[in-house]
Amino acid sequence: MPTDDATRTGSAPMGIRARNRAAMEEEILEAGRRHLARDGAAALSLRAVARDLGMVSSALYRYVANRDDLLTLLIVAAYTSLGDAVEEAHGAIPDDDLGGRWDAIAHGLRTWALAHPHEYALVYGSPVPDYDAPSERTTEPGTRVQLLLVRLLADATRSGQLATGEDGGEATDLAERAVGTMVRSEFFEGSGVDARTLVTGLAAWSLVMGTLSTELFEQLGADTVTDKDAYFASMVTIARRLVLSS
Amino acid sequence: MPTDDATRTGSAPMGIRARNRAAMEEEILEAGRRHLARDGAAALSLRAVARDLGMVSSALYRYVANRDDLLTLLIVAAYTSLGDAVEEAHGAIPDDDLGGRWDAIAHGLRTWALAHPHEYALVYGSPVPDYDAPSERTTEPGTRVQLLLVRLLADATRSGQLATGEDGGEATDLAERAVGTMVRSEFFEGSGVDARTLVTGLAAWSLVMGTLSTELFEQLGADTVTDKDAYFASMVTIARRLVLSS
DNA sequence: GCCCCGTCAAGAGCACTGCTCACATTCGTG
DNA sequence: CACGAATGTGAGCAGTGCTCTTGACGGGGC
Repeated sequence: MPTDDATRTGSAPMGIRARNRAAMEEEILEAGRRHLARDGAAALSLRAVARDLGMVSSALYRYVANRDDLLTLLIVAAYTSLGDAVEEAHGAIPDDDLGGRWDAIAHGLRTWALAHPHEYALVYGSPVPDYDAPSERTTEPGTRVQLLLVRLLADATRSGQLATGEDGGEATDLAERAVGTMVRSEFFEGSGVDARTLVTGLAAWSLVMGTLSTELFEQLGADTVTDKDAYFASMVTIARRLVLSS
Repeated sequence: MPTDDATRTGSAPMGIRARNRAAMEEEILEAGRRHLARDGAAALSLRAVARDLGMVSSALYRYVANRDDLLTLLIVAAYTSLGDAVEEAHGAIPDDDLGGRWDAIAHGLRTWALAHPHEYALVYGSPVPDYDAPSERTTEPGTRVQLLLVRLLADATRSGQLATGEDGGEATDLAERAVGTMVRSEFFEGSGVDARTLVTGLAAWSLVMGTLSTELFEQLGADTVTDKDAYFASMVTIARRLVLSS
C-alpha cells in the first residue's frame, strides 16, 4: 500500500514518458503557473504540481532541480509575459507621441498586473524567503520594461520634450551622487540622458509602481478609492508630467 | 522517547507559568519578531517560536489561536512600531515647516524600514498567501502615518503652501472621480483638502513607497544606484515638490 | 538480434510544518 | 484546604521539500 503521492486516484492513462522532455517542461511550467495564480509564490508546492500532472513528486526532479529552480522558471516566464504585453501596448503608439508611449507603458503594466496578480507579486513584491533569484537568468528578461523607459527618456531628451525642472543645482548634485555612475555606463552610451533626467524618470516609474503595488496588495482600504481606473490614470498623468513637457 | 518538540535539551527550570499571561504574550511576540527578522513572514513557524520559548508547540495554542493570529499580532506590532517611529521624527519638526515635516515623515519611514525590513515587507509587501488581515484589528494602527500625511495636506491647504498645478480641468475631473467620495467623508471634514490635492498627496506618497519597496526588495539591480541615501533623498525632494510650493 | 546503459517513474523514508486532542500537572481562588 | 480553571505535555494526522533505491523501458552499438 503506497504511502506517498500515489494516493491520486486514476487517470494519466498511457505513456507519460511518450511525451518528450520539452513538452514535459512546458507542461510543468503551465501547471506551476496555475498553482501560482491560485495560491501565490510562497505556497507553491512541488508535490501539488506533480499531482496535477499525474505523476509522483520525485519524478518532477528529473525536470526541475528543486523548488527554487521551478520558481526561477516561473519568474522568467512572468517577466517574459509582462515584457511581451507592455512592448505590444507600447508598439501600437507612434514613435513621436512620447506622452502616449508613457501612458501605454504604464497602463500596459497595470493591465498585465491585474490579469496576473500573483506573477506581479512574484517579480515586484516582497522576495520569497530563502530564495535568491539567479541574476544571470532573471536580469535580462526583467529589464525589458525599464529599457522602454530609458528609450523614452532618451527620445525626450533628443527632441527637447523634457519637463522643465525649475529647481537649482542642489537637486542636480543629489541626482549626480545617486545615479552618476549609472548614467555614464555603456548602457546609456550616447543616449544624452543626464543624471537629473534619469532620476526624474525613475521617480515617475516609482510613482507608478508604488500606486500599482498599493492597489494590488490591497493597502488602499476598502472604500477609499471609488474608481480605481480613474485613480491610476491620475497617477500616470502626474508621473508623466514629471518627465514630459508635452 | 519523545518524537515531537521535546528534543530541546534543558532549561526552563522553574515556574514557566509563574510569569503571567500578559508577560507570556509579550514573550511570544518578541520571539515571533525575532523569527520574522530572520526568516520572513511566509516562513514563520509556530513550532520554531515555541521551541525558542522552551515549550512544546501545542502549548503555544493556549495563547495564540493559530498561525494567522500570530501573524496578525505581528502586523499590529509592526504598525505600532512604525507609527511610533514616524510620529517621533515628525514631532521634532516645527508645525509651520511643512517641507521639513514631509521630509521627516519620508525619511522616518525609510529609517524604520531599513531597520525592520521583514516587518516592512509584512505590512507593505505582497500579502501572505491564505492570510486575510482582519481589518478591525489592523486598519486603525495601519493608518497612523497616512493620518500625518493628511494633516500635512490640510495645513498646506490652509496656509496656501500647496504647489500650483498648471493643468486644466481634465485632471481635476479625474481626481474627483477617483477620490471624490473619500475627500467628502467625515475623515476629511473641514480640512479644506480637495480631491485634486488629495490625489497629488497620494501620488507623492506612492512615489516614496515605490522607491522604498524597490530598494528593500532589491529590484534596483546590483550596481545601478551608487548612493542609496542620495537616491532616496532625490525621490523625497521630487515628491515634496509635487505637493508643496515651499 | 541481443545486450547494455541511459532515461524515467515509483515509492519509501527523513525532517519539517500546522493543528487537535487526551492527559497530566499546577496554580490561584473560593 | 480543596477543587476547578489554567497551563504544559506528548502523541498523532496530514501535509511539505527533498533524497535514495529500485525497477521498467527503449534506443544505439556490437
